[in-house]
Amino acid sequence: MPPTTRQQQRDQTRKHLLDTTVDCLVEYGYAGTTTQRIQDRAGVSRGALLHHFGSKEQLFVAAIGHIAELHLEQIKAAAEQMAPGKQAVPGLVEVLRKAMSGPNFLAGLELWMAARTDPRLRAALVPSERRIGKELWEVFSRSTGTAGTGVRSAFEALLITLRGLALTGLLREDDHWSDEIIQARVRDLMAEVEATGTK
Amino acid sequence: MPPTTRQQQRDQTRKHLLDTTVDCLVEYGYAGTTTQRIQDRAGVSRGALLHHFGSKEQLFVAAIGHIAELHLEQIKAAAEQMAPGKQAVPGLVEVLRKAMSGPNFLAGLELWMAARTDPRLRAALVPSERRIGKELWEVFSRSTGTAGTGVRSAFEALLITLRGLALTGLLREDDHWSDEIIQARVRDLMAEVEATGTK
DNA sequence: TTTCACAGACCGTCCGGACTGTCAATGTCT
DNA sequence: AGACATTGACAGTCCGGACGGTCTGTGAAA
Repeated sequence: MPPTTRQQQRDQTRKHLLDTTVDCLVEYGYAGTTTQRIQDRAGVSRGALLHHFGSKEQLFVAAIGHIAELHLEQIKAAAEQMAPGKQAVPGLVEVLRKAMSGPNFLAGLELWMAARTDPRLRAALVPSERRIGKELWEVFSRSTGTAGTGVRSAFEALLITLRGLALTGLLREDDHWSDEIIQARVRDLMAEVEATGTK
Repeated sequence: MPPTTRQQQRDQTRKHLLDTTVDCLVEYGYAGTTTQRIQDRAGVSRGALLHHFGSKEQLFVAAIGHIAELHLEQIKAAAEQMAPGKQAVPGLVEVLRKAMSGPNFLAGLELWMAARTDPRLRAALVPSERRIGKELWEVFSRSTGTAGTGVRSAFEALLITLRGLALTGLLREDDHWSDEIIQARVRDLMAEVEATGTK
């Protein structure tokens, strides 16, 4: 049964278009993600797509926000279910690792690369990424009950390692170093958390 | 004075096209790098480009090899000028860091992302990257005189960190954590090298 | 009746690749 | 050594197709 009210219909179509955009970015990459592919795959007319997003650029800008929302939602939901304290570190790392290797992150990566040479995408992506970085740190800081610069540095090192790992994993599947490398970052992180003491 | 022999002419034009392709990848990104942009920028006719590279794909495949060559050349040249031994670690890291943040690496990154969803590019890029990884380790191993798995793991962690750092640096310029994070990897590396002993 | 979410035809532009033409370097034969 | 045929490095036009965006039509919700 289709939705009855206009608002429902509007919201549903909009969300469906954004989800489809993410799917296309994952499957075809940025260069291969055309508005026609998106509308066909979404089962929506050309008029519908351009009714919601006046241009391809606006669609991508909206997709950036959409992806950021999903990303934070996923991580926060998982982090809230964990018992707070220092022993939460390995679990939090695992949550981040999972979030930063799934399709959402992949779509974000495509837009990230595209934003390097596209000023409008960049203008939308930079503040979004800044917000994500800030909120991730807040989640980690709150869950572990720590706040020192040493912990912060180790946390940033983890994020950067996860990004590098995601990049490496795009073309390799048999990377037997990744587990070991992440464990090293977990050890660093726990040592710093330990040294910082309870907040 | 233009080159006289055909071989010289051929080699020169070919190299010029590959260099221009790298320039375009850096400036316009993969999606914005069209054959027309390349030919215009290279000051070469359409016929010339398709005479050397029968299709856009062949051009990119050749560019992958070209970039890998430049990358290894740059690193090896710098590594050879350093005094071998354990104290070479910080210098080697600096060499890698510089190589993995310059325009060559940027162009490679564009192709890397594109290869994720393009089987032919992937088929060309995967072995090329494997070779680079192998040769980089050989350079490091030879320069420091070490060969243990502990050192190898720390070295891989460094490479992955540098990739993550390059990715992060695309949209941020004021990343004040990067120096500190790299220093941490240098410390890990030197500790492992120290523990391994002379080869 | 009005509004609005959506449908779908249409247009100008640009892209990748095919094609034919041109001219200098090169091999060959005397 | 000189004449001549051949090769090959490039020039530049052309074409089918796809892309992003505009515009008008339509039917159900308000």
